[in-house]
Amino acid sequence: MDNNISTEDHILQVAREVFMKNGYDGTTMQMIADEARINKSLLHYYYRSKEKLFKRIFEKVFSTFIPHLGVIFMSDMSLEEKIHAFANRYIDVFIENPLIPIFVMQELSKNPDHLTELIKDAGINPEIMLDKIGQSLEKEDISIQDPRHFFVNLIGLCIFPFAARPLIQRMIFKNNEDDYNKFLQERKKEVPELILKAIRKG
Amino acid sequence: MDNNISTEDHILQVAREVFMKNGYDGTTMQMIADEARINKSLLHYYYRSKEKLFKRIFEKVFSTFIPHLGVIFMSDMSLEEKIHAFANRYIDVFIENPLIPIFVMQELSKNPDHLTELIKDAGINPEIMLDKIGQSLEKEDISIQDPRHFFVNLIGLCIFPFAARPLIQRMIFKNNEDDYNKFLQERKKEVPELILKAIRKG
DNA sequence: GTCTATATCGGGATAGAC
DNA sequence: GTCTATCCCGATATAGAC
Repeated sequence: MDNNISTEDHILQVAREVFMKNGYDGTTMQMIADEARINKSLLHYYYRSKEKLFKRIFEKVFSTFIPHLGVIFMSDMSLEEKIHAFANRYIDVFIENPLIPIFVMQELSKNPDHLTELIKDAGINPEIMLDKIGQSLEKEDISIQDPRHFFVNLIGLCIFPFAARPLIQRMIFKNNEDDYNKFLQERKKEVPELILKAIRKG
Repeated sequence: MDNNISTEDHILQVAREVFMKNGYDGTTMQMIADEARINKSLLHYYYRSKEKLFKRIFEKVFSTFIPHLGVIFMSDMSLEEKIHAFANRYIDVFIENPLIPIFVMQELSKNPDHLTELIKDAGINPEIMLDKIGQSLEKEDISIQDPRHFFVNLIGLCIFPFAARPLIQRMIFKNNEDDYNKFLQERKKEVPELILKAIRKG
Protein backbone atom coordinates (compact mmCIF):
# COMPACT_ATOMS: atom_id res chain seq x y z
CA MET A 1 0.00 0.00 0.00
CA ASP A 2 2.86 2.34 -0.73
CA ASN A 3 1.19 5.57 -1.75
CA ASN A 4 4.30 6.83 -3.45
CA ILE A 5 3.73 4.60 -6.41
CA SER A 6 0.90 5.06 -8.84
CA THR A 7 -2.11 2.83 -8.86
CA GLU A 8 -1.07 1.67 -12.28
CA ASP A 9 2.26 0.37 -11.03
CA HIS A 10 0.73 -1.03 -7.89
CA ILE A 11 -1.62 -3.13 -9.97
CA LEU A 12 1.30 -4.39 -11.98
CA GLN A 13 3.18 -5.49 -8.87
CA VAL A 14 0.20 -7.26 -7.36
CA ALA A 15 -0.85 -8.88 -10.62
CA ARG A 16 2.65 -10.22 -11.05
CA GLU A 17 2.46 -12.09 -7.76
CA VAL A 18 -1.02 -13.44 -8.37
CA PHE A 19 -0.32 -14.57 -11.93
CA MET A 20 2.96 -16.19 -10.96
CA LYS A 21 1.35 -18.11 -8.15
CA ASN A 22 -1.79 -19.27 -9.96
CA GLY A 23 -1.00 -19.12 -13.65
CA TYR A 24 -3.12 -17.42 -16.27
CA ASP A 25 -6.10 -19.76 -16.09
CA GLY A 26 -5.97 -20.06 -12.32
CA THR A 27 -6.13 -16.30 -11.85
CA THR A 28 -9.27 -14.16 -11.90
CA MET A 29 -9.49 -10.42 -12.18
CA GLN A 30 -11.33 -10.47 -8.87
CA MET A 31 -8.31 -12.02 -7.13
CA ILE A 32 -6.06 -9.28 -8.41
CA ALA A 33 -8.52 -6.56 -7.51
CA ASP A 34 -8.92 -7.89 -3.98
CA GLU A 35 -5.21 -8.24 -3.48
CA ALA A 36 -4.64 -4.71 -4.73
CA ARG A 37 -7.62 -3.43 -2.71
CA ILE A 38 -9.23 -1.80 -5.68
CA ASN A 39 -12.23 -2.44 -7.83
CA LYS A 40 -12.39 -4.93 -10.65
CA SER A 41 -13.32 -2.36 -13.22
CA LEU A 42 -10.26 -0.32 -12.42
CA LEU A 43 -8.17 -3.15 -13.80
CA HIS A 44 -9.96 -2.81 -17.08
CA TYR A 45 -9.61 0.94 -16.99
CA TYR A 46 -5.83 0.60 -16.92
CA TYR A 47 -5.21 -2.53 -18.93
CA ARG A 48 -8.33 -3.14 -21.03
CA SER A 49 -8.37 -6.93 -20.64
CA LYS A 50 -7.02 -9.79 -18.61
CA GLU A 51 -4.94 -10.96 -21.53
CA LYS A 52 -3.29 -7.61 -22.10
CA LEU A 53 -2.48 -7.33 -18.42
CA PHE A 54 -1.02 -10.81 -18.44
CA LYS A 55 1.17 -10.11 -21.44
CA ARG A 56 2.63 -7.08 -19.74
CA ILE A 57 3.42 -9.17 -16.69
CA PHE A 58 4.89 -12.05 -18.62
CA GLU A 59 7.24 -9.84 -20.57
CA LYS A 60 8.29 -8.17 -17.36
CA VAL A 61 9.02 -11.49 -15.70
CA PHE A 62 10.85 -12.79 -18.72
CA SER A 63 13.09 -9.78 -18.78
CA THR A 64 14.08 -10.23 -15.14
CA PHE A 65 16.16 -13.26 -15.98
CA ILE A 66 16.82 -13.59 -19.69
CA PRO A 67 19.14 -10.61 -20.20
CA HIS A 68 21.70 -11.99 -17.74
CA LEU A 69 22.27 -14.79 -20.19
CA GLY A 70 23.61 -12.45 -22.85
CA VAL A 71 25.61 -10.35 -20.44
CA ILE A 72 27.43 -13.37 -19.06
CA PHE A 73 28.00 -15.40 -22.18
CA MET A 74 28.87 -12.55 -24.49
CA SER A 75 31.45 -11.21 -22.05
CA ASP A 76 35.15 -11.95 -22.40
CA MET A 77 35.41 -14.00 -19.24
CA SER A 78 36.96 -17.43 -19.46
CA LEU A 79 34.54 -20.30 -19.73
CA GLU A 80 35.21 -21.25 -16.15
CA GLU A 81 34.40 -17.75 -14.97
CA LYS A 82 31.25 -17.76 -17.04
CA ILE A 83 30.08 -20.97 -15.46
CA HIS A 84 30.53 -19.55 -11.98
CA ALA A 85 28.95 -16.27 -12.92
CA PHE A 86 25.96 -18.03 -14.42
CA ALA A 87 25.34 -20.29 -11.46
CA ASN A 88 25.70 -17.46 -8.96
CA ARG A 89 23.54 -15.03 -10.83
CA TYR A 90 20.71 -17.38 -11.74
CA ILE A 91 20.46 -19.18 -8.45
CA ASP A 92 20.26 -15.80 -6.73
CA VAL A 93 17.61 -14.56 -9.12
CA PHE A 94 15.48 -17.64 -8.54
CA ILE A 95 15.95 -17.61 -4.79
CA GLU A 96 14.43 -14.14 -4.88
CA ASN A 97 11.77 -15.14 -7.42
CA PRO A 98 11.17 -18.82 -6.82
CA LEU A 99 8.00 -18.98 -8.86
CA ILE A 100 9.57 -17.84 -12.12
CA PRO A 101 10.71 -21.21 -13.46
CA ILE A 102 7.38 -23.01 -13.28
CA PHE A 103 5.48 -19.93 -14.32
CA VAL A 104 7.56 -19.41 -17.43
CA MET A 105 7.69 -23.07 -18.44
CA GLN A 106 3.96 -23.41 -17.99
CA GLU A 107 3.14 -20.36 -20.08
CA LEU A 108 5.62 -21.19 -22.81
CA SER A 109 4.31 -24.72 -23.13
CA LYS A 110 0.82 -23.30 -23.67
CA ASN A 111 1.90 -20.46 -25.89
CA PRO A 112 5.30 -21.12 -27.45
CA ASP A 113 4.92 -18.76 -30.37
CA HIS A 114 4.99 -15.72 -28.17
CA LEU A 115 8.62 -16.50 -27.47
CA THR A 116 10.82 -15.81 -30.47
CA GLU A 117 10.06 -12.13 -30.35
CA LEU A 118 10.81 -11.91 -26.63
CA ILE A 119 14.28 -13.29 -27.06
CA LYS A 120 15.10 -10.75 -29.72
CA ASP A 121 13.80 -7.95 -27.52
CA ALA A 122 16.22 -9.07 -24.84
CA GLY A 123 19.07 -8.55 -27.30
CA ILE A 124 20.08 -12.18 -27.24
CA ASN A 125 21.42 -14.13 -30.16
CA PRO A 126 21.62 -17.76 -29.15
CA GLU A 127 23.62 -18.82 -32.19
CA ILE A 128 26.44 -16.44 -31.47
CA MET A 129 26.41 -17.44 -27.84
CA LEU A 130 26.70 -21.11 -28.73
CA ASP A 131 29.54 -20.34 -31.13
CA LYS A 132 31.42 -18.54 -28.41
CA ILE A 133 30.93 -21.44 -26.05
CA GLY A 134 32.05 -23.85 -28.73
CA GLN A 135 35.23 -21.87 -29.29
CA SER A 136 35.99 -21.81 -25.59
CA LEU A 137 35.43 -25.54 -25.37
CA GLU A 138 38.06 -26.07 -28.03
CA LYS A 139 40.58 -23.44 -27.05
CA GLU A 140 40.81 -23.69 -23.33
CA ASP A 141 42.17 -26.68 -21.50
CA ILE A 142 39.01 -28.57 -21.93
CA SER A 143 37.92 -31.81 -23.50
CA ILE A 144 35.56 -31.21 -26.34
CA GLN A 145 31.89 -31.38 -25.61
CA ASP A 146 28.87 -30.48 -27.66
CA PRO A 147 28.13 -26.86 -26.67
CA ARG A 148 24.41 -27.54 -26.85
CA HIS A 149 24.62 -30.26 -24.22
CA PHE A 150 26.93 -28.10 -22.18
CA PHE A 151 24.43 -25.30 -22.27
CA VAL A 152 21.40 -27.40 -21.37
CA ASN A 153 23.33 -29.11 -18.59
CA LEU A 154 24.33 -25.84 -16.99
CA ILE A 155 20.90 -24.27 -17.20
CA GLY A 156 19.06 -27.39 -16.15
CA LEU A 157 21.23 -27.99 -13.11
CA CYS A 158 20.55 -24.46 -11.92
CA ILE A 159 16.85 -24.22 -12.67
CA PHE A 160 15.52 -27.70 -12.02
CA PRO A 161 15.73 -27.53 -8.21
CA PHE A 162 13.37 -24.56 -8.34
CA ALA A 163 10.94 -26.02 -10.84
CA ALA A 164 10.69 -29.31 -8.98
CA ARG A 165 10.96 -27.84 -5.51
CA PRO A 166 7.67 -29.21 -4.15
CA LEU A 167 8.60 -32.71 -5.18
CA ILE A 168 12.20 -32.68 -4.05
CA GLN A 169 11.72 -30.77 -0.85
CA ARG A 170 9.18 -33.30 0.29
CA MET A 171 10.91 -36.38 -0.98
CA ILE A 172 14.39 -35.80 0.32
CA PHE A 173 14.23 -32.88 2.76
CA LYS A 174 11.25 -33.91 4.88
CA ASN A 175 9.64 -30.70 3.70
CA ASN A 176 12.09 -28.56 5.67
CA GLU A 177 12.27 -25.11 4.06
CA ASP A 178 15.48 -24.01 5.70
CA ASP A 179 17.36 -27.13 4.74
CA TYR A 180 16.21 -26.71 1.19
CA ASN A 181 17.30 -23.10 1.05
CA LYS A 182 20.72 -24.14 2.30
CA PHE A 183 20.77 -26.81 -0.37
CA LEU A 184 20.01 -24.24 -3.05
CA GLN A 185 22.86 -22.04 -1.83
CA GLU A 186 25.23 -24.98 -1.97
CA ARG A 187 24.43 -25.47 -5.59
CA LYS A 188 26.28 -22.29 -6.49
CA LYS A 189 29.40 -24.34 -5.80
CA GLU A 190 28.16 -27.83 -6.62
CA VAL A 191 26.99 -27.09 -10.14
CA PRO A 192 30.17 -25.44 -11.44
CA GLU A 193 32.25 -28.13 -9.74
CA LEU A 194 30.28 -30.89 -11.41
CA ILE A 195 30.51 -29.36 -14.84
CA LEU A 196 34.14 -28.39 -14.60
CA LYS A 197 35.22 -31.83 -13.41
CA ALA A 198 33.42 -33.30 -16.37
CA ILE A 199 34.87 -31.07 -19.06
CA ARG A 200 38.36 -30.43 -17.75
CA LYS A 201 41.14 -32.37 -19.38
CA GLY A 202 43.20 -34.82 -17.45
CA MET B 1 -13.02 -44.34 -30.84
CA ASP B 2 -12.02 -47.91 -30.17
CA ASN B 3 -15.29 -49.67 -29.42
CA ASN B 4 -13.55 -52.49 -27.63
CA ILE B 5 -12.93 -50.36 -24.61
CA SER B 6 -15.64 -49.14 -22.28
CA THR B 7 -16.86 -45.57 -22.34
CA GLU B 8 -15.49 -45.19 -18.84
CA ASP B 9 -11.97 -46.02 -19.92
CA HIS B 10 -12.29 -44.02 -23.07
CA ILE B 11 -13.12 -40.95 -21.04
CA LEU B 12 -10.09 -41.58 -18.87
CA GLN B 13 -7.78 -41.74 -21.87
CA VAL B 14 -9.16 -38.60 -23.46
CA ALA B 15 -9.26 -36.66 -20.20
CA ARG B 16 -5.65 -37.55 -19.59
CA GLU B 17 -4.58 -35.93 -22.83
CA VAL B 18 -6.70 -32.84 -22.34
CA PHE B 19 -5.65 -32.29 -18.74
CA MET B 20 -1.99 -32.83 -19.53
CA LYS B 21 -2.09 -30.35 -22.35
CA ASN B 22 -4.10 -27.62 -20.65
CA GLY B 23 -3.71 -28.17 -16.93
CA TYR B 24 -6.54 -28.33 -14.46
CA ASP B 25 -7.66 -24.72 -14.70
CA GLY B 26 -7.20 -24.57 -18.46
CA THR B 27 -9.44 -27.56 -19.03
CA THR B 28 -13.25 -27.53 -19.14
CA MET B 29 -15.57 -30.47 -18.94
CA GLN B 30 -16.90 -29.38 -22.32
CA MET B 31 -13.45 -29.83 -23.90
CA ILE B 32 -13.20 -33.36 -22.59
CA ALA B 33 -16.73 -34.21 -23.66
CA ASP B 34 -16.16 -32.88 -27.18
CA GLU B 35 -12.87 -34.70 -27.52
CA ALA B 36 -14.48 -37.94 -26.33
CA ARG B 37 -17.54 -37.30 -28.49
CA ILE B 38 -19.93 -37.70 -25.62
CA ASN B 39 -22.14 -35.46 -23.58
CA LYS B 40 -20.99 -33.32 -20.69
CA SER B 41 -23.34 -34.93 -18.23
CA LEU B 42 -21.93 -38.33 -18.98
CA LEU B 43 -18.68 -37.19 -17.46
CA HIS B 44 -20.49 -36.46 -14.25
CA TYR B 45 -22.32 -39.74 -14.43
CA TYR B 46 -19.03 -41.61 -14.36
CA TYR B 47 -16.83 -39.39 -12.24
CA ARG B 48 -19.14 -37.11 -10.26
CA SER B 49 -17.00 -33.98 -10.53
CA LYS B 50 -14.17 -32.40 -12.44
CA GLU B 51 -11.94 -32.60 -9.41
CA LYS B 52 -12.52 -36.32 -8.87
CA LEU B 53 -11.83 -37.00 -12.51
CA PHE B 54 -8.66 -34.98 -12.35
CA LYS B 55 -7.42 -36.78 -9.28
CA ARG B 56 -7.85 -40.11 -10.99
CA ILE B 57 -5.85 -38.85 -13.95
CA PHE B 58 -3.13 -37.29 -11.88
CA GLU B 59 -2.53 -40.42 -9.87
CA LYS B 60 -2.44 -42.43 -13.06
CA VAL B 61 0.12 -40.12 -14.60
CA PHE B 62 2.19 -40.03 -11.47
CA SER B 63 2.34 -43.79 -11.36
CA THR B 64 3.61 -44.03 -14.92
CA PHE B 65 6.99 -42.69 -13.92
CA ILE B 66 7.51 -42.73 -10.15
CA PRO B 67 7.71 -46.50 -9.56
CA HIS B 68 10.74 -46.84 -11.86
CA LEU B 69 12.65 -44.81 -9.32
CA GLY B 70 12.28 -47.44 -6.64
CA VAL B 71 12.88 -50.35 -8.98
CA ILE B 72 16.16 -48.91 -10.18
CA PHE B 73 17.60 -47.49 -7.01
CA MET B 74 16.58 -50.32 -4.69
CA SER B 75 18.08 -52.91 -7.01
CA ASP B 76 21.51 -54.39 -6.45
CA MET B 77 23.06 -52.90 -9.55
CA SER B 78 26.26 -50.94 -9.17
CA LEU B 79 25.86 -47.20 -8.99
CA GLU B 80 27.16 -46.85 -12.52
CA GLU B 81 24.59 -49.30 -13.81
CA LYS B 82 21.86 -47.47 -11.92
CA ILE B 83 22.82 -44.20 -13.50
CA HIS B 84 22.60 -45.67 -16.96
CA ALA B 85 19.36 -47.47 -16.18
CA PHE B 86 17.82 -44.30 -14.83
CA ALA B 87 18.75 -42.13 -17.78
CA ASN B 88 17.59 -44.72 -20.30
CA ARG B 89 14.33 -45.46 -18.61
CA TYR B 90 13.28 -41.92 -17.81
CA ILE B 91 14.28 -40.35 -21.07
CA ASP B 92 12.30 -43.05 -22.85
CA VAL B 93 9.27 -42.53 -20.64
CA PHE B 94 9.29 -38.81 -21.30
CA ILE B 95 9.88 -39.15 -25.00
CA GLU B 96 6.66 -41.14 -25.05
CA ASN B 97 4.89 -38.79 -22.65
CA PRO B 98 6.50 -35.41 -23.21
CA LEU B 99 3.86 -33.45 -21.34
CA ILE B 100 4.34 -35.23 -18.03
CA PRO B 101 7.12 -33.08 -16.57
CA ILE B 102 5.41 -29.72 -16.88
CA PHE B 103 2.04 -31.17 -15.99
CA VAL B 104 3.30 -32.73 -12.79
CA MET B 105 5.43 -29.78 -11.72
CA GLN B 106 2.57 -27.40 -12.36
CA GLU B 107 0.07 -29.41 -10.35
CA LEU B 108 2.44 -30.10 -7.48
CA SER B 109 3.32 -26.43 -7.17
CA LYS B 110 -0.36 -25.63 -6.82
CA ASN B 111 -1.20 -28.54 -4.60
CA PRO B 112 1.89 -29.90 -2.87
CA ASP B 113 0.08 -31.61 -0.02
CA HIS B 114 -1.45 -34.17 -2.29
CA LEU B 115 2.01 -35.60 -2.77
CA THR B 116 3.25 -37.36 0.35
CA GLU B 117 0.53 -39.95 0.10
CA LEU B 118 1.24 -40.63 -3.57
CA ILE B 119 4.85 -41.44 -2.92
CA LYS B 120 3.96 -43.96 -0.27
CA ASP B 121 1.43 -45.57 -2.58
CA ALA B 122 4.19 -46.05 -5.10
CA GLY B 123 6.11 -48.04 -2.51
CA ILE B 124 8.99 -45.61 -2.45
CA ASN B 125 11.01 -44.71 0.59
CA PRO B 126 13.29 -41.83 -0.35
CA GLU B 127 15.38 -42.05 2.81
CA ILE B 128 16.39 -45.61 2.22
CA MET B 129 17.14 -44.83 -1.41
CA LEU B 130 19.40 -41.96 -0.43
CA ASP B 131 21.16 -44.15 2.11
CA LYS B 132 21.85 -46.76 -0.53
CA ILE B 133 23.21 -44.13 -2.85
CA GLY B 134 25.35 -42.72 -0.07
CA GLN B 135 26.80 -46.14 0.62
CA SER B 136 27.62 -46.68 -3.03
CA LEU B 137 29.27 -43.29 -3.21
CA GLU B 138 31.59 -44.31 -0.38
CA LYS B 139 32.22 -47.93 -1.27
CA GLU B 140 32.74 -47.90 -4.98
CA ASP B 141 35.66 -46.25 -6.67
CA ILE B 142 34.12 -42.88 -6.38
CA SER B 143 34.96 -39.56 -4.80
CA ILE B 144 32.52 -38.66 -2.11
CA GLN B 145 29.64 -36.47 -3.07
CA ASP B 146 26.51 -35.47 -1.22
CA PRO B 147 23.91 -38.03 -2.31
CA ARG B 148 21.23 -35.37 -2.34
CA HIS B 149 23.07 -33.30 -4.89
CA PHE B 150 23.88 -36.42 -6.84
CA PHE B 151 20.22 -37.32 -6.94
CA VAL B 152 18.98 -33.89 -7.97
CA ASN B 153 21.69 -33.61 -10.61
CA LEU B 154 20.74 -36.89 -12.21
CA ILE B 155 17.03 -36.25 -12.22
CA GLY B 156 17.34 -32.65 -13.31
CA LEU B 157 19.64 -33.44 -16.21
CA CYS B 158 17.14 -35.98 -17.52
CA ILE B 159 13.92 -34.08 -16.97
CA PHE B 160 14.83 -30.47 -17.63
CA PRO B 161 15.11 -30.79 -21.42
CA PHE B 162 11.49 -31.90 -21.48
CA ALA B 163 10.17 -29.29 -19.09
CA ALA B 164 11.93 -26.46 -20.90
CA ARG B 165 11.50 -27.89 -24.36
CA PRO B 166 9.63 -24.92 -25.88
CA LEU B 167 12.33 -22.53 -24.75
CA ILE B 168 15.34 -24.61 -25.68
CA GLN B 169 14.03 -25.98 -28.94
CA ARG B 170 13.43 -22.46 -30.17
CA MET B 171 16.53 -20.88 -28.75
CA ILE B 172 19.12 -23.35 -29.86
CA PHE B 173 17.50 -25.72 -32.35
CA LYS B 174 15.73 -23.23 -34.61
CA ASN B 175 12.53 -24.95 -33.56
CA ASN B 176 13.46 -28.12 -35.43
CA GLU B 177 11.57 -31.05 -33.88
CA ASP B 178 13.69 -33.79 -35.37
CA ASP B 179 16.94 -32.26 -34.26
CA TYR B 180 15.57 -31.89 -30.79
CA ASN B 181 14.42 -35.49 -30.66
CA LYS B 182 17.90 -36.59 -31.68
CA PHE B 183 19.30 -34.36 -28.98
CA LEU B 184 17.07 -36.02 -26.39
CA GLN B 185 18.23 -39.45 -27.48
CA GLU B 186 21.85 -38.36 -27.17
CA ARG B 187 21.26 -37.45 -23.58
CA LYS B 188 20.94 -41.09 -22.65
CA LYS B 189 24.70 -41.18 -23.12
CA GLU B 190 25.61 -37.60 -22.30
CA VAL B 191 24.04 -37.49 -18.86
CA PRO B 192 25.66 -40.63 -17.42
CA GLU B 193 28.96 -39.63 -18.95
CA LEU B 194 28.82 -36.20 -17.35
CA ILE B 195 27.95 -37.53 -13.94
CA LEU B 196 30.40 -40.40 -13.98
CA LYS B 197 33.30 -38.19 -15.03
CA ALA B 198 32.49 -35.90 -12.16
CA ILE B 199 32.26 -38.50 -9.43
CA ARG B 200 34.84 -41.05 -10.55
CA LYS B 201 38.11 -40.99 -8.69
CA GLY B 202 41.40 -40.24 -10.35
C1' DG C 1 -9.45 8.15 -11.47
C1' DT C 2 -12.58 5.26 -8.95
C1' DC C 3 -16.86 3.36 -7.86
C1' DT C 4 -21.71 0.69 -8.55
C1' DA C 5 -24.60 -1.60 -11.49
C1' DT C 6 -25.33 -4.44 -15.09
C1' DA C 7 -24.83 -7.18 -19.46
C1' DT C 8 -23.33 -11.41 -21.31
C1' DC C 9 -21.33 -15.55 -21.44
C1' DG C 10 -19.53 -20.04 -20.10
C1' DG C 11 -18.46 -23.02 -16.32
C1' DG C 12 -19.77 -27.14 -13.24
C1' DA C 13 -23.41 -29.73 -11.81
C1' DT C 14 -28.21 -31.94 -11.44
C1' DA C 15 -33.02 -33.60 -12.87
C1' DG C 16 -35.42 -36.29 -15.54
C1' DA C 17 -36.82 -38.38 -20.14
C1' DC C 18 -35.68 -42.29 -22.95
C1' DG D 1 -26.00 -45.75 -20.07
C1' DT D 2 -26.85 -41.63 -22.69
C1' DC D 3 -29.20 -37.59 -23.86
C1' DT D 4 -31.73 -32.69 -23.33
C1' DA D 5 -32.94 -29.08 -20.51
C1' DT D 6 -32.02 -26.33 -16.85
C1' DC D 7 -30.01 -24.24 -12.51
C1' DC D 8 -26.77 -21.42 -10.48
C1' DC D 9 -22.77 -19.24 -10.10
C1' DG D 10 -18.71 -16.72 -11.24
C1' DA D 11 -16.04 -14.88 -14.99
C1' DT D 12 -14.80 -10.92 -18.23
C1' DA D 13 -16.15 -6.76 -19.69
C1' DT D 14 -18.77 -2.30 -20.28
C1' DA D 15 -21.84 1.83 -19.04
C1' DG D 16 -22.38 5.49 -16.53
C1' DA D 17 -22.54 8.12 -11.96
C1' DC D 18 -19.50 10.78 -9.06
